[in-house]
Amino acid sequence: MTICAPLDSQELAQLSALMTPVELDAGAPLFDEGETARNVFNVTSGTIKVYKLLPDGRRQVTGFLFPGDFLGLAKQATYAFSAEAVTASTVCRFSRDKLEALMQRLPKIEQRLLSIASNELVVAQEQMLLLGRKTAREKVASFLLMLLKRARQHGRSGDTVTVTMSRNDIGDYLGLTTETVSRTFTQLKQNGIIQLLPSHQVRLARRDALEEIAGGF
Amino acid sequence: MTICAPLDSQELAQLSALMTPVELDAGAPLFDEGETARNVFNVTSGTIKVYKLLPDGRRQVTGFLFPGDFLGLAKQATYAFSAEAVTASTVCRFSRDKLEALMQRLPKIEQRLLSIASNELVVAQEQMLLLGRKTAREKVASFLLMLLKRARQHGRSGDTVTVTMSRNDIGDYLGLTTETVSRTFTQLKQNGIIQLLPSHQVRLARRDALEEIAGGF
DNA sequence: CTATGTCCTTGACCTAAGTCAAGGAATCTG
DNA sequence: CAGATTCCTTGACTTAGGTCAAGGACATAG
Repeated sequence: MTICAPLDSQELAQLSALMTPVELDAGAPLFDEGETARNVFNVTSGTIKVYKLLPDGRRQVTGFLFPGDFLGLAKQATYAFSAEAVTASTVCRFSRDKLEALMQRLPKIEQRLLSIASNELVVAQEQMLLLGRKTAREKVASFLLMLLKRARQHGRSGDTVTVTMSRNDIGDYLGLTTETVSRTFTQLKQNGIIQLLPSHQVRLARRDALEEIAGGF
Repeated sequence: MTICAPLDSQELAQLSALMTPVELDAGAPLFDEGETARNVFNVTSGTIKVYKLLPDGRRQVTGFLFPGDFLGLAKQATYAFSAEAVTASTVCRFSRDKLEALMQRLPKIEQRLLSIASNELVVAQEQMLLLGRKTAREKVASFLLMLLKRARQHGRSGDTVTVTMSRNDIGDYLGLTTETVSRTFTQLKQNGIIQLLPSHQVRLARRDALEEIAGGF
């Protein structure tokens, strides 16, 4: 998807020859930090989380990936983080060797990857601001707005998002505990800013208030 | 420097034709977040900090840049962060337009930039782990080891680093207050793990202990 | 070399978020 | 569709780090 955007049909054919579709159950690992980085992946359905661990098990989720997102594009010998399916998902697997060979012939792909990486860096810096300087309420508001933005990018409209990940995963993404995430959801609900609906749906009833709380995004 | 590594002398000449050296006093701003991103910079001496602000003035320093480092390479119309000299510094300025034109002709530069961006992403993820999940003590230990690693990269040996930035800047980098940073330095000193020497020098007397505290780097 | 500002340190106290614990609501599984 | 997990919520209490305040140590400038 995203990687393919600037290619013509013949180039696309060359690229798809390298792809292998992979089906993942919820909770299935894609790869672990430190493993030799043989593949690059493109998410086609579901939600993937990427995370790093400290020796004692503390976890930082550095991102949630949705259809169209890339992972594993580091120019390193080993993966810098672990990746695991949050929900049942499908991804396209590319061999890194073959992709790099193809990149020699199709510099557009390289340009596209640079563009993706630059964008990820911008997102990473916003996440550092969130982790280092925002309160729990501000973090959760920012998170919900991020989900809404992603839902919009995927053509969904309306003011409702599907929170596919657990409170624990959200906590590990925002630098909070499960309990604090839960309490903050409850508090936002009691303030009439969000509504908690069945099957992981959250309605952002007062998006203006969320934007205000999130602090300028 | 880093960008030039893979170029031959003729290519280097083309690149240096685009460079303008800029001298900065301590505290001088390089650019502000949101400004149109006309230039890319390469640090040649001194220390630069890059940061993001919340509307109420809370600050997150997303990185410190040392000689050889790049900044502003985002593929966006505006800078995603502000940049300011910590100490008196010199940087090389490149016009983005001209650099992009040159990149069309010298794909090696693009490859190099992708490699730099990928590496920055890895560093950013480590910083997220630090900000979201490490204690004050672990954060400060990680910070000192980062400075040591950078000093090593610049050919300095020994177990002493120069802390060119203020306690306040360090706090804004680690998601802590000035006071907590100061107390943590004092505590590490009292434990015999570091020594605070004159003129911003810190001796990492027990590097093994710092590595242990930092949590596996 | 003395004054003046900035930075650093330390102390006393406070609070946001973490921890521990226990019920309750979903959601899988046979 | 009962039983078993797993996940979510809430309450009571603790604590790491923040806040406020005040000296002290460096710098830089006159």
